[in-house]
This record gives sequence, structure tokens and C-alpha cells, in this order.
Amino acid sequence: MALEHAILVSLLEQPGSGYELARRFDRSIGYFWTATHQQIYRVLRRMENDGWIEVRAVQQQARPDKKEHSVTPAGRAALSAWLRDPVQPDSVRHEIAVKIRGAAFDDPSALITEVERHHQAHADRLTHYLAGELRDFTGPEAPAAPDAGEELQHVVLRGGIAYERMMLAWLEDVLATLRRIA
Amino acid sequence: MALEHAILVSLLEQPGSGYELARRFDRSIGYFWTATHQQIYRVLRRMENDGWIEVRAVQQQARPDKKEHSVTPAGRAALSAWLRDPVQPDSVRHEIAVKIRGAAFDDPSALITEVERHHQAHADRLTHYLAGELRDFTGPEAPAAPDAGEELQHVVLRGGIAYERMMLAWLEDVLATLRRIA
DNA sequence: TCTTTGTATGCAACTCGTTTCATAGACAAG
DNA sequence: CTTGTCTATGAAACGAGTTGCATACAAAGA
Repeated sequence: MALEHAILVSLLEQPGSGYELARRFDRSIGYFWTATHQQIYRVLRRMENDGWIEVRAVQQQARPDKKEHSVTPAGRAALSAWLRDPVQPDSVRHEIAVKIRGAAFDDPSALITEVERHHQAHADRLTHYLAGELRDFTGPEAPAAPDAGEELQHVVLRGGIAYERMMLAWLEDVLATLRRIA
Repeated sequence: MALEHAILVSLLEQPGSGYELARRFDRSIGYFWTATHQQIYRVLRRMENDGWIEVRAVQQQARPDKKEHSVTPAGRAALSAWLRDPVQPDSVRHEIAVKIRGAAFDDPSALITEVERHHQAHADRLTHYLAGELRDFTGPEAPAAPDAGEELQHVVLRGGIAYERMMLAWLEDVLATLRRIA
């Protein structure tokens, strides 16, 4: 049950509306925890009832009004407690791995296109991450002396980069294996 | 919705009872797709209704009776169709990454123990995978000329090994970063 | 003027997954 | 002879997550 906490982190980094949170969950924090806008609105309501966040109506020009959410001291305390609460490492769920084992009972060459598609998707994501790293952390625009928050965002991004590189290398291994068999 | 298909693959590799499937989902296929026994029983029932599997009652000595499930031609066809159906790459969900970004709003050193725990868990899993690889694929007991099924199982296992190695390296990066900040 | 796109919020229905509880046969240890 | 462990199956309730639908304001373009 980490969506509440992911939202707390995102709102602490920058208060915002449900709509803005949904967009952040399509990039940035969403690289490691996904959510749709319906889920976000529902959880925001619950968090407000629990006193973790407070809502302020904001009038905008040239746009519909929005509700800006920010974290209360109680919300900060809840996040702090969660950070100290040990959770067990997430078990990975790789649909593609199930498919690869299933290929033993079907024509293995039929999977090659699918694996190539995944390879392309991971290559695209890696490119995207590397561009973000250059822009925010390693390029000329980047802060010379990053603060704790920036350091932590960077190390999480490095995790995403390492993951995509690992997947690319593995998918190439898979392709070579499928071609050998077929 | 891949649990049905993961069960089909597992039953094609070896027919078995719900209980046996649940144990396989604690190792082997479960490294890439997890499920509890309740979920397995419920889905088996549905798959039987759909005609994907058939059930045979088996008397056992010194044990309660069991129901052995095996895949029907219709189930095989369903698997085949799924293998050809493009799915989008799974988005990863790393609770630990959310926690790391959250550490910017709390005492970062409080997270060090938690990250060390995760590091240990991944190290254990890597050891386990490597032992399995040696036993089944690279050791003296391994088949000299593996068939397609064994080749595919091995490449999936290599993926697990690569994943654990990547996580270990990244978690060390995270630890170094946390210690630098604290 | 009408359609499309973007911002903004929300309900309802459904599926997926987890947790808790319950039952029952067989064996082994104390 | 009671307790614990392993095998084996399942119901019920809940929580998490997805999909489809609905509404509304405003700008831009055809």
C-alpha cells in the first residue's frame, strides 16, 4: 500500500492538484510507481479524511479551478513512520519471462517480434532517462553542489538507467537464444 | 491477466494439483510471477469452466487425495494465442525507490538499515539462483545437449541472475549516497 | 460555428490480489 | 494422546487497480 506514500513524497516535493499528480505519475515518480487519475483522486480523498493532506481551492485564469493539496504535519509523520517500517523487497513480475518459458510449447520464432518490441521500448526509456540525467544532474545546467533531495533523485534515476541497461542486455541474450532454437 | 497463462505453462511442463502449483509459485516460475494458493484454486476453477484444463482425481497413499490438472487442446490454443498477442512491457514498481526519494524529507540515515536488509535479500536470492544454474545447466549433472525447453528455462534464469546483480550494484550505490548525505 | 485538444474532477462497475479463516487426512515427536 | 507439521482444498471479505463513462471550462483551428 505505497500509493499514499508516493503521493506524500510527490506533494512534499511540490504541492499540486490531482490532475498535476496524475501527470507526475506519467513521468518522474511514475517511473517507479504508477497510478491512474481515478486512483489518485480516490486516495487523495481518503488522505484528506485521515488528515494527512489539506486542500486549498485555487482560481486560475484561462483554466478551470483546481484544488491544491499540501501535506500536513500528520502526513509528514505518517511518511516518516512508513520510511522506518521494514517492507519486504518487491517481487518482480515479468510477463515476458512467462512468455519465454511458454515458447517451449509453441513456435519459438513467433516470439522474436514480441521480444524485439520490448527491446525497443526499453531502449526508448533508457534514452529518455539519459536525457533527463543530462538535463538535471550531469549537464552544464545542473547544480554544482546538489542538495540531499537532488542527490536522492539522481540515485533513483541511476537505478532506472541500470535497470534498462540490464533489460536490454538480457533481451539480446533472449533473442540470440530464440534464434538458436528456431 | 497472466496468471492463467503462467499456470498453463507450468501445467504443460508438468501436470499437478493446486497445491503443487502453489509450491512451484514459491520457486521456479514464481521467481517471475507470484501467486497464493487461494488465487490459484480460484483461477483453476475458472480455467476448468473455460475448458482450458481437465481434472483427474488421484488417490494417494499416506496422503490426502488430490486433483491432478492437465492442459486440454483448447488450453494449449489459448496459450498460443496469448504468446502472439503483444503486451506492453511491465512497468516496474519499486517501493524502495519511493522510500529513497522520501528520505529527503526525513533522516536519511534511518533508511540505511532498510537498504542493507534489501541488499541482503537480493544477495540471498542471487546465491539461490546461481546454485540452481549450477545444478541444472552449467554443472557436471547438467544435460550436455539441452533441448528447447531447457534452453529457454536457462535464459529466463540468466535474466533473474542479471536482475539480482544489477540490484546489488545499485543498492551499494544507494548506500554510498545515503552515507554521503547523512 | 463546430470540432478538437488540454485542463480539471469524479462515479460506477469490474477484475485482480491478499488476508483470514476453516476443514481434513496422515504421520512424527514428545 | 496431544501437539505440531505437511499435504490438500476451499469460502469469505477486503483492498488495490483498471476501464469506461460523465461533466465542465477554455482556447485554437478548420
